[in-house]
Amino acid sequence: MLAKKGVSELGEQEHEVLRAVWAHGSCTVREIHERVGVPRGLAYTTVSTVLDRLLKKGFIAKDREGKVLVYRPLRKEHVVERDWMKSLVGKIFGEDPEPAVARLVDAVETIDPELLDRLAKEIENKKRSRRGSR
Amino acid sequence: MLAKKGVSELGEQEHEVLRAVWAHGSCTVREIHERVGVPRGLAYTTVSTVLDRLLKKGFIAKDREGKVLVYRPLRKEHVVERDWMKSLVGKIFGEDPEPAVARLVDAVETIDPELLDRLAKEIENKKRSRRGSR
DNA sequence: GCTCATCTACTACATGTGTAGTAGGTGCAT
DNA sequence: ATGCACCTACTACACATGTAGTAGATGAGC
Repeated sequence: MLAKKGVSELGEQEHEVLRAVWAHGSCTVREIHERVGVPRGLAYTTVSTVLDRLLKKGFIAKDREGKVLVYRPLRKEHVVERDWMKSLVGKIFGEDPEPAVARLVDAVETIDPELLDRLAKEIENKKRSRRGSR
Repeated sequence: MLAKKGVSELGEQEHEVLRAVWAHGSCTVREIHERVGVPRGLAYTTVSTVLDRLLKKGFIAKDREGKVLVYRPLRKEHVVERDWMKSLVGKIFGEDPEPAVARLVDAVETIDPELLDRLAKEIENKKRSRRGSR
């Protein structure tokens, strides 16, 4: 019984690299390596491999420009990030949502208390717009 | 360059099984299999393996009771769940917290709009208690 | 034209996790 | 006493992901 995840699951590093591609628009391995690889001590070829996997998974495309390959995003950032977020939030509330609520708030506060205010504000916005659209 | 995660990272299934152990207190493989394995179509031995890994990772202990092994939790649920939540929330806000806030709220609403209210209430509580303790 | 720096393509390996099979032990019912 | 049902321990395998090496292609400068 193989519980297959969606083909499009991304690992942490893959996600980071993909973000760099979005941030950069079209880019070469070298550029991504500078932005993501070097700071993390990753080999050039490591970044290249990750890019290749993103390609195989359909997140980016590559075009040859003379000697080098230029990668560019294929999927919309907001869509991918939305799905990524949904999967994380799904894990958070998966089992029993009730106890998760308090733990979530605790965790957010641990990371940065300011975020609680931001979050509260955002929820307010959301609720307002919900009321507005009804 | 091996980016080691903490030894105590748990996979999804492992986590589920661990939750069953907490819920059940002391328990045998059979019991966990009934609770978690059967509903998910997992083999008895699969559950046994997972339990064994939880044992090796130090999350549970086992005692022999005649013929069968009885597993019991070793770590406090609230501590493990707190860490689990922190790691998830860390992923959520990891990069750039700002855009994550709105996406988080969206995702929560998608899962269950009620949760937004619960969340808002919980944040209020938290902020109140923060004020109170100052 | 030749060499060097660089790039890509492919292969490789470790580890974590999900999943399950098999072998061997053991107690209960007959 | 013996076989069946059930238990545990160990092994195994697939796949995802992080990580990197190597070989061969290729363009730029001399």
